[in-house]
Amino acid sequence: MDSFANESFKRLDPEKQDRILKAAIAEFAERGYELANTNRIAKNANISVGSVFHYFNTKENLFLYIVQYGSAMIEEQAGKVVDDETLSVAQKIECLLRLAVKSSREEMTLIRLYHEMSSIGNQDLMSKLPRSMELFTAERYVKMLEEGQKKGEVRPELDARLAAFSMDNIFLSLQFAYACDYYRIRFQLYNHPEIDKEEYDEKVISETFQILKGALLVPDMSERD
Amino acid sequence: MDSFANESFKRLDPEKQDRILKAAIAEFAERGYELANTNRIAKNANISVGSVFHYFNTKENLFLYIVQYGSAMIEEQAGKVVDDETLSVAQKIECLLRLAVKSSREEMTLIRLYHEMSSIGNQDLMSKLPRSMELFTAERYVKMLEEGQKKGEVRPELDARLAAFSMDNIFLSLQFAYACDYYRIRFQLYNHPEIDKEEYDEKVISETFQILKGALLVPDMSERD
Amino acid sequence: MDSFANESFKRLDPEKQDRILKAAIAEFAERGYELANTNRIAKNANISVGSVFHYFNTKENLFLYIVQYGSAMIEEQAGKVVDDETLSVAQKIECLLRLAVKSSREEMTLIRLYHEMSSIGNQDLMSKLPRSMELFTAERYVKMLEEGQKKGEVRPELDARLAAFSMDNIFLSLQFAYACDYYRIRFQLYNHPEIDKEEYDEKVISETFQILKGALLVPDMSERD
Amino acid sequence: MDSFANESFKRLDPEKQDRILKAAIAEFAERGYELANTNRIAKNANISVGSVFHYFNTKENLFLYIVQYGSAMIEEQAGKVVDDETLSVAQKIECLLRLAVKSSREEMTLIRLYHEMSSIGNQDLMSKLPRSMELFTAERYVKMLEEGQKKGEVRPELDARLAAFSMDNIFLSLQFAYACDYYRIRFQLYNHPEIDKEEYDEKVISETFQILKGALLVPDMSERD
DNA sequence: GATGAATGAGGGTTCATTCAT
DNA sequence: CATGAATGAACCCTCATTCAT
Repeated sequence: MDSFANESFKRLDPEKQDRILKAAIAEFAERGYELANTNRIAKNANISVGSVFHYFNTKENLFLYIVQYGSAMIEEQAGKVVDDETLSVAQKIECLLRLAVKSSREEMTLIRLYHEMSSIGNQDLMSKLPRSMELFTAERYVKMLEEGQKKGEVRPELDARLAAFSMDNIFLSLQFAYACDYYRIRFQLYNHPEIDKEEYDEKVISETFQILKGALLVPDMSERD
Repeated sequence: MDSFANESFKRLDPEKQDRILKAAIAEFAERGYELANTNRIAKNANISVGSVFHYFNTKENLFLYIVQYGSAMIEEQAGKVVDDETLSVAQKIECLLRLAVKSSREEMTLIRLYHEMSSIGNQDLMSKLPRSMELFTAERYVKMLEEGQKKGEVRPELDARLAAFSMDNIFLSLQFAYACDYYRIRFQLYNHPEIDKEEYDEKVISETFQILKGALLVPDMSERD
Repeated sequence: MDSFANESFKRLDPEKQDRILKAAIAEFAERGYELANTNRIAKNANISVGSVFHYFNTKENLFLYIVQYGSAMIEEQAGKVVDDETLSVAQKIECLLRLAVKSSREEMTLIRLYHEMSSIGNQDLMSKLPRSMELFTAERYVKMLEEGQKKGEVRPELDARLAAFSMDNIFLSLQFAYACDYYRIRFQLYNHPEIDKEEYDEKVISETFQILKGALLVPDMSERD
Repeated sequence: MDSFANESFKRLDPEKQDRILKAAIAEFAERGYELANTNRIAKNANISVGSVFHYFNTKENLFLYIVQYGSAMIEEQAGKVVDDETLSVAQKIECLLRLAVKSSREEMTLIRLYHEMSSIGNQDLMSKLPRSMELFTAERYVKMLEEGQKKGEVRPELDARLAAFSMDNIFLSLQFAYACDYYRIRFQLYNHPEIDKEEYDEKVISETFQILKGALLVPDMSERD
């Protein structure tokens, strides 16, 4: 599973583990995989290069470790929302949207990492990443929609798998729009220039929620904008 | 504007220009920006490295030139669809979807290039890219929806800018799902395993179309699945 | 003299000493001095690196210790042959030849070690090696030939020292031909390809014996091939 | 064949080629393969590291190239002696001996290189070396002895192949004794301490010649020491 | 004494860019 | 203009050795 770090790393003082991961995340998120410098990571983590390679063996492993670590953190939160049985599908979607925006703001570097991982230069890196976490999330989204269809909340004519895929695409695009420079600029191309920064997150969430409701849910007679 | 190539490049025999661009596109698309090798590009284009740097000055410029060249090609086609006054918004969206899938299949390397450009390692590259082309497309999408709202085709309660953004996100995600390894695998996480390859493109298009119709258009009374 | 290992090593449980020496011999013989890895030696000997350096202080010392240990083992056997007063010089030479081949087969790693020690990269290592053992052997060979000359067995016109040197060269070359990859291949360049493997050792011994007899001994009237 | 250097190296100004080879030979001969430093070679050859790797691709190739280059130079001279039809076998052997000593003095670094190549750490290097040159020499030695047997110069009862092998071993050991530190010291173990340096080469040659004559040739009735 | 985590200097190799021809 | 040989800074990773426990 996560055999990217060795046992001695896991036995480390959590504060030290954190220092190392933070330094690595910062470096990879700021410069991308190829331009990230292991010596600099070590220096910023206040450990020796030797130790970095003792713990992770290769730069590649270090990268895969933090990507996995980061996506686990984010997907875990999404899982909680999806599994919450007290929420309607509409409420879950709204929570997920809110989570996407929030995580982009708070864990920006992790989102950037996720994007970096998908970058073309690292094709073979990618093939080494266990997709179990993503598969798990994908299946949960699909199940959420299927059960929503049974309950009459989700449009029955949709293919749950492809619908879940589109929904996830919206979430992911939103995260990139907040966390990655390129997508941020692209986002601004679509923004009302006059909009006030503070309240804009809320606006983005509510508008995207409208889009997703229309896309996925059966029209709610009791609801009016 | 496109001052990435010098005059002598533009005066070149078109066949030679093409050879150079093809070699550069292939290299950047296959290996990503950092791992792409200018010497190899020159060799594959059957010219000298000296000439490459004579035409483009830097690796960065060469990359920006082909990205711009590539996106122009793709956005031009999208523009034609949006500007076609004989089509309803629904028809335009379907055409754009079809175009996204088709371009992903036919111009895979250009899509990959576009993705690579957004990769984190190239932050400052990105800031040098003129976004005029994308801005133009964004504005066209917005206008399409606004006019659709006036005509009663598009849901009036939507913010046209954010709706256009979501729509474009769906298009872009679909293109990446076809062209980029990482997104392809992610896509497969959502696929019906039993689905037949041949007919699947059509299925993806029609299902995504359903999603976008629900998301963007006012329900059509005459339509039933 | 052999101050390469400290007292605590010598006080060690012989089984543990052996484990350490075996691991070191295997590592140095397989990879050569520079590529040998002290951490791996420790791991294979089931002790800590710290202990290795506690016992031997440096990698160099460890190497010198095992080289000395190994050559002592081999030269000891040669000494017994030379000192055996019941044998004629011819018989001694044949025994020494047989011993060279046998030790190459049985103590291949020690022979390799000996060769590695002579490798150029370790010039200053070499100067630290006490040559007492080799000197002792050299003197014994010389004395054997000198006494053979007195008894009329060895060609009287030979310089005993240079003759002993040539004889030793033949022995050493034979050992390398059996134990070291490079010399093995070189040996094969001279082999009859059709020769049967099993009986070949015997053939090598008898032929080389003929050579050495001709080189060193006075023709024996009673002997005919 | 000698594809260790690329075409552009071969097209180089001979003076420059020589400078590079000399620098490489000196470095490898002085420190051995593992400890040799490509940056230092470049500096001493007054070229850039980049050029070294342009010409030879890897440190390994550079090493193999100079080893081949060196052994070709030495074996070429040996070939001339063996092929000289005006000489008797005895004369050829004496010339070869003289050549061994002379080449050891004049091309000491090449001999050291040859020894380094056979060092254990470079097993896989070794397997990449074409042995054609050595095979050629081996076959010439064998043929020399076989023809000597037909002419009645060489002892008829000897196996020509194994005899040639022993002869070559004597030559090689002698070269190492002159060129390689370890073997030089071993050689001194056998030396008359009182011997005068100047005339000693001659003494070594004549004594070793006696040994080889006895080993290989039929006793010459007209010859007396 | 024993442990093994930590250190950090050092080296092979790459590649964008230059410039003499 | 075109060439392509030359440059050299930069980076991942190794491993002998140390030392706190």
